[in-house]
Parts: sequence; structure tokens; C-alpha cells
Amino acid sequence: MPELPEVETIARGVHERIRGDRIVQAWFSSYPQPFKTPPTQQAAGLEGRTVLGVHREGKHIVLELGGVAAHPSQNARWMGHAGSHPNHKNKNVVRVGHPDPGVGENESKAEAQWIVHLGMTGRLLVTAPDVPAAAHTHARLSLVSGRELRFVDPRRFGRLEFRDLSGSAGFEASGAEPLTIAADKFVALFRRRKLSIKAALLNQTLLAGVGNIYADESLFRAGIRPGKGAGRLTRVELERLRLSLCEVLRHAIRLGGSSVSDYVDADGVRGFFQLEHCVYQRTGLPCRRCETPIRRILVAGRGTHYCPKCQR
DNA sequence: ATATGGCCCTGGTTGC
DNA sequence: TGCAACCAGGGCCATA
Repeated sequence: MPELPEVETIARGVHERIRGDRIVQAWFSSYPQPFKTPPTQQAAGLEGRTVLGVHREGKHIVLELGGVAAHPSQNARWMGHAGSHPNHKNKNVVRVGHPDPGVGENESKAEAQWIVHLGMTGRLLVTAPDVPAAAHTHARLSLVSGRELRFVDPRRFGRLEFRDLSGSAGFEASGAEPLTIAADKFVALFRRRKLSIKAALLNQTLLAGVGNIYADESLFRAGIRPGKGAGRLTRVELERLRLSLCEVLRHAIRLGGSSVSDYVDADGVRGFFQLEHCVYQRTGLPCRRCETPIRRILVAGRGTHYCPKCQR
């Protein structure tokens, strides 16, 4: 299931491939399930817009989109107004490299966003248009470069949303970003919480981006039992957890994410972090540190893997 | 306010 | 061997 490292990998890949490209036509499946915005509204909103940039917010992929081009024949790598925009504090101002090398940087203000959540089984792929569409393809955006951006999701737990920024604020993850949250803010998140630390890590309104794999892996590296009450952890334990979480997320991003289930990046390539898992889906196998068999229990309704000796 | 549990989905695994 | 029941699980919503 795509979590922070997988979503980061996909967002970077999509950014590199389609930044500056323009959406010519958008097609959506007729299922009601993956659409937060009605498909017809998404298609109408997306068509004609330039992709200014792509980034990750928690587990969401956000495509920053420019205004609809005044002249449809305009160059595909048109980057919007030249010169700097005065509002530097606006989150929706994205820096976009100039297509011609050596000319410097332009800044374009996003006027709309396409927000993609991959759910459990979602994929976001950049392909040539003649590649046959996989089963459960729910969105196909044809780009002026000739390529296609496709959203595929067999289980339909993913969500697609179009947002016009003239009428609403830009997308922001509800919880804090695990890779940049300050140590004291991290401690404060869990103070007096009655739920288990595992459930707290999975709660997206506290931290955005942590899912089942990296919750289990970070708790193992920090030596903490998943079922322990979040409010009962000491400051020292919480700091160890924060550092373990950062370490495991960064390491996973370097390896292109964990390919469990059917995760692939924007090019359809698998990640390698699953080879480095210490506990996740290693039930019964010897702990990499002490050789005690890894246990699987249910915490907060989720399959939870831990080492009974290393985690107290 | 905070915490818990059911629901949505389909493909892969398990069990008879 | 074949088919059906079962299970995974992120986020959302209703409920305690």
C-alpha cells in the first residue's frame, strides 16, 4: 500500500515527466467510487491546463495547474507569466524551472489542483498512449506531448479531486509532516493520548503519511511495543521514535519505496525497501537483531508485526 | 473531544 | 482440482 515514501517516489517521478506539459483531454470511468469531484466536473476543470508541478502532501499527490491557455495552439512548455509573483507566502505559488536552460527561473501561480489519493491499490502512471490500458483504469489524461497520465485502482479505495483555487484554498494535509516536524511538536502530538502508539502513528490528523508498513518498521527500530499507550511513552522514547521514523522513511525514499501488494512508481518500476523490512510481513521469521520469531497481532484493527524481545 | 468499529472494494490465499 | 469463503486495509462516517 502506498505510504509516504511510495507517494513521494511517484510524485517526484510524475513531476519530472510531465512538468510543463498540458492536459489536452481527460477521460474518466463511470464508477462513482474513486471520485470526490464528479468526473464530468474534473474533466472540464482539467482540460487545457498546464502542469506547473507535482508534489506530495501526506499520502496525497497534488498536481499544481495553471490557468486554461488563452490560445490552444500555444507551446506545450509554456510556463505562464514571466517575472516573480509578489506573494511569496502563498503555498500555491510553485517555482518552475524555465524550459530553456540558462534563462533562469519563472514563477507561476497555480489556479487549480488535481489531488490524487492512491488508497490501497492505486497507481499513477505516465505512459505512451498506445500502451493498452490496464484493467481498472479510472482516469486517462492525454497530454500535449503525446503521453498519457493514467490512474489505475482495482480496489477503488483511491480518491480523485479537482479543486479550483479561485473558490477554495489549496490542499493541505491535515496532520504534521513526519520528516520536518520539530521534536517538541512531535512529543506534544501524543501527550495524554489513550490510544495505542501504533493507532496514533496511523492517525492522519496527527501525522500525515505514515501507514501500516512504516508504523511497524519505525516502532521496531525504536524498540517500542505497538500496543503501548501513546500517552505513556517517555520523551526519550518519543524522540527515539521520531528519529527512527525519519530514518526509515528517508531510507525507503532512497530505495524507491516498498513494493508489497502491487506498488510501482510512475514508470511502472518496483521499489526495493521491502527487502529491508525488519518486521512487516515477516511473521514467524527470525528477528534480524535477536532471531526471536516475529509476532503478528491485531492493534487498532490492523495487522501489526513486532519482535517480542526487542520491543518493550 | 476522543476513541472505536463497520463499511467500501477486488484479488489473492485458504479451506473444504 | 475447483470453487467459494475469507481476508487485507486507508479513510470516512456513525456511534459510544
